[in-house]
Amino acid sequence: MSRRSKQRDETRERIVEAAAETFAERGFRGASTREIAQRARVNQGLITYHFRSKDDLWRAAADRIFGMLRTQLRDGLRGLESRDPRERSRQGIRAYVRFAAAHPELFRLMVEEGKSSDERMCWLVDTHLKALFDGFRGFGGSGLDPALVPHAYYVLAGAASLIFAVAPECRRLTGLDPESNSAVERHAELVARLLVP
Amino acid sequence: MSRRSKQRDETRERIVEAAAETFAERGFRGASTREIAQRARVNQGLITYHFRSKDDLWRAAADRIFGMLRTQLRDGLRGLESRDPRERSRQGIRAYVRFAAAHPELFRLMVEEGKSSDERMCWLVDTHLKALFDGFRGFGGSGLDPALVPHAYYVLAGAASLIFAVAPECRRLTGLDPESNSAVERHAELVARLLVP
DNA sequence: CTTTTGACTTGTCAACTGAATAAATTGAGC
DNA sequence: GCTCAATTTATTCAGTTGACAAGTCAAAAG
Repeated sequence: MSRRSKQRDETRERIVEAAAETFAERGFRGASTREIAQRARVNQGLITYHFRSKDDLWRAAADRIFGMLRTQLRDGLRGLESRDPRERSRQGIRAYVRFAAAHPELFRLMVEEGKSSDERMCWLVDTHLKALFDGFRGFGGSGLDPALVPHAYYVLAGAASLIFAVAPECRRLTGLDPESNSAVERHAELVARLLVP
Repeated sequence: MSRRSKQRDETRERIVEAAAETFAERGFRGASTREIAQRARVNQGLITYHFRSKDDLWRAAADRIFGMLRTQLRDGLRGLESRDPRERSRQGIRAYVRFAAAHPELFRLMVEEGKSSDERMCWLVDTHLKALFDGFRGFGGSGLDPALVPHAYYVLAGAASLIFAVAPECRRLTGLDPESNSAVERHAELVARLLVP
């Protein structure tokens, strides 16, 4: 790859990363392309250059987050096929908690977009969430009352992620820094034990 | 109370209710006084008349939500002093889930404001959340490792509320309407059993 | 070495948004 | 019927919005 197109990809990546954070924090409407550009230390005009519109940029940002989630979940479950299925479930939950801690944008974006039923929400569900939900269904849903599967899914997502999504609030409210390594592991263990007793 | 000031209070109430919903959905920045006025079926000028500024209105909206939460939690726990403490905890959790279902604004607002550490978040923590957290500490925190109390608090909040906060998404993703009576009760039971085995 | 190409910058624009308020209107209560 | 609070209408004006056209510059191609 030429030096130029390497630079190009680095820039695009910086923009998408900044976009993911900003959209997650402020919502689609509340995020401005200018703020995204500033965070990415990039000129505002570049955004329209690389991504045709704010809408396209949003989709690229969502793709990025869910791509990372897929990767990390796959890695976290590698080589566990032979173990006790309950322990395997716990391991999956721990991997998910660790991801939620490292990337609070995922949860923020989900809440931000899941609230209203507009076009973006539909795209998100059809493009990324359906696959994720089906994965959960096959993963931990076996042996569970089918009527409880949706409930369990949202219980897990909420229990695992909220504390990291509102980290500033958590610090002020409880004095605990949820982003510290020990807190992440404590949280992972608690959620895993509660959901798979 | 005269007919006039009754009308006045009704109007104020309508505005605050619409404001709570709008702030919860769009965030402080993303919510416009125009949209709030439209939702409340009220003229935009009235907002500045009744509440001095957008900031004051936001605080009134937060007061409303947390006031309702306090009331409902108190009512949900009335007359249970003599029972088994574990069942009492479960009853409290069920009451909280029912509130989260009836008022998804609470969770949406918490996530919306907890993300960044600005003045509003501090006000929210100091004015409302500290009391709530202390209540939780005394309520379910007894017999729990003190280091786990913050984690348990956010696990409960997330597990109980997320499914209702993203109800549109849940409907499209799973086909389940989380706002139906049966779903609310199923969720309450699941969360209560998981957190207090 | 020159030309071309493509990443990036600058400047600008029209549309729209924001909160706030001043002036006009209404109608209940004295 | 007069008064004044509640409400509406109309307007202000500053700031922001996404988008884009024209220009810059350096790396690659020939």
